[in-house]
Amino acid sequence: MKPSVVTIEPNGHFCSDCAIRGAAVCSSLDAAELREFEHLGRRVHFDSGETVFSEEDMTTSFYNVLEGVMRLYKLLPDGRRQIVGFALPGDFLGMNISGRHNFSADAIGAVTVCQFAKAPFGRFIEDRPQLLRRINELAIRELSQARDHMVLLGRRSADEKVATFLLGWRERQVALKGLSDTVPLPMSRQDIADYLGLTIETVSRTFTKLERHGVIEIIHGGISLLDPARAEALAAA
Amino acid sequence: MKPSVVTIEPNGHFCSDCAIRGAAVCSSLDAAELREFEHLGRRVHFDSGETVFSEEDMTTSFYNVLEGVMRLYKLLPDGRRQIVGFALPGDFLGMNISGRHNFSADAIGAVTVCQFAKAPFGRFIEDRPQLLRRINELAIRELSQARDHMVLLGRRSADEKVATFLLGWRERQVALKGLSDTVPLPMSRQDIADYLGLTIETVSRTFTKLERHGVIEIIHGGISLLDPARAEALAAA
DNA sequence: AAAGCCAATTGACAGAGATCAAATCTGAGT
DNA sequence: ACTCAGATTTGATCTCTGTCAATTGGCTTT
Repeated sequence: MKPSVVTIEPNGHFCSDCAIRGAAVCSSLDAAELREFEHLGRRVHFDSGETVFSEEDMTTSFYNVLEGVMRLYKLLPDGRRQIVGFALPGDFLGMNISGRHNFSADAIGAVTVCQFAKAPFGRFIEDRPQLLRRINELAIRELSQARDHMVLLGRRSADEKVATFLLGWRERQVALKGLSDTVPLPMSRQDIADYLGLTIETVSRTFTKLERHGVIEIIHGGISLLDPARAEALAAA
Repeated sequence: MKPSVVTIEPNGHFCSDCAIRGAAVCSSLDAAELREFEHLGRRVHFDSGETVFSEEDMTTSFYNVLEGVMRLYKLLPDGRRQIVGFALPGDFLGMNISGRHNFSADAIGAVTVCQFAKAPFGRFIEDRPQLLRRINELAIRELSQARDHMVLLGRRSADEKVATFLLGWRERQVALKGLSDTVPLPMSRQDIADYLGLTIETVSRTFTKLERHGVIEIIHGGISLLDPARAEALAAA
């Protein structure tokens, strides 16, 4: 999928009524700073499947996800893909040291981001250690998640991987939209497979197995978690 | 392995003649700051196999590795282990947001660290955004490495894993001690297996296979890289 | 030098998950 | 409603890596 039409809205938005105002990097800014901040960012929309940035690209922007889901992934020369994470509203992307993104990102369904040009954003941070501290916090949180995922990839069985993924994904949905046992899965089976280090067939078979055992019900566009306790048991093992 | 005797040297050391002065977090400090900084840290030695900190411990200190090698790992309830990285001189440990370490660390061979109590270190950072920026840089670098390792764990074959590990480890030795085709491997085969998401038997067989094919020679306490080009080819694939 | 211990290697076999292939389902467009 | 393309599921088989077991090797202790 290559990027097609990208709509840049002519500054018709304000941080003060931004849905993720409290969750994102912005949470470290006071009202006055926020007003200055909102001139730096632009809302940009991406359609389903569009690439927001690629691994080899020079980093020219930072991104704050406002709406939708993105897959973050790395490719091997022969085409094998590892999804290193899914980005949801509130996630901050673009941190790096090499000057290049070290993974690619594309939209799963429609996505809105708040895009910041690198240079002015860097200048804005300069004399706001609060913001820097917030960014550091996010980086460290991601690092911790990355290590958890290494354990999953290196040491867990297919059943454990799938159960852990479903619970973890549900957890993020809960944080965003409140508690529900209906878990929407906007990403494809292939995406899930590439996230868990499995093949699409194994993911599909495992879903079916979980359904046969009454742990989940496979519904349109997601799953329904029938037996959270049993799922937890599978994931913990 | 549980911690045994830990020697705390009575302040007989100075940052100015520290071997890793330029590489570590300290590189962001000027001479005056460094003089203040050296009162915060203490050199602490650990013997081979001793645990420096455990996953569930509250974080009370930050650590700067001065000498030696540490394995950083997470355990599953049933004892399966995933090594999430090896720490070498210059590496900075202890960053977290939960207030707890999110992995355990123990010494592989003798280790010396520069240990900082959390509170005074935090206060020292407070009005030194330079240092914070440096720490952020280190976190982001680690994050990038973590993502690379996810690709290895999720999508590479045993041969590729081992070849990639040997080249990566050699790279770090080169950065530390200069170029050499003799690569010391202070960690056990089990450590390598737990780092690569393999079993000890598979690691051993792969080493033997690489030796049969003339890519490496297994020597005492490490390997000799006979055919770097072939190893690169295996790792890239 | 012999004994003992732990790490590493090697062998035989098994199994989880991959691969190859076909069938079924779903949704968009006509 | 019908067609077509892509996604998902299911089946049959294979293979890479894990498991279990035995052997070898190196180092320390006596």
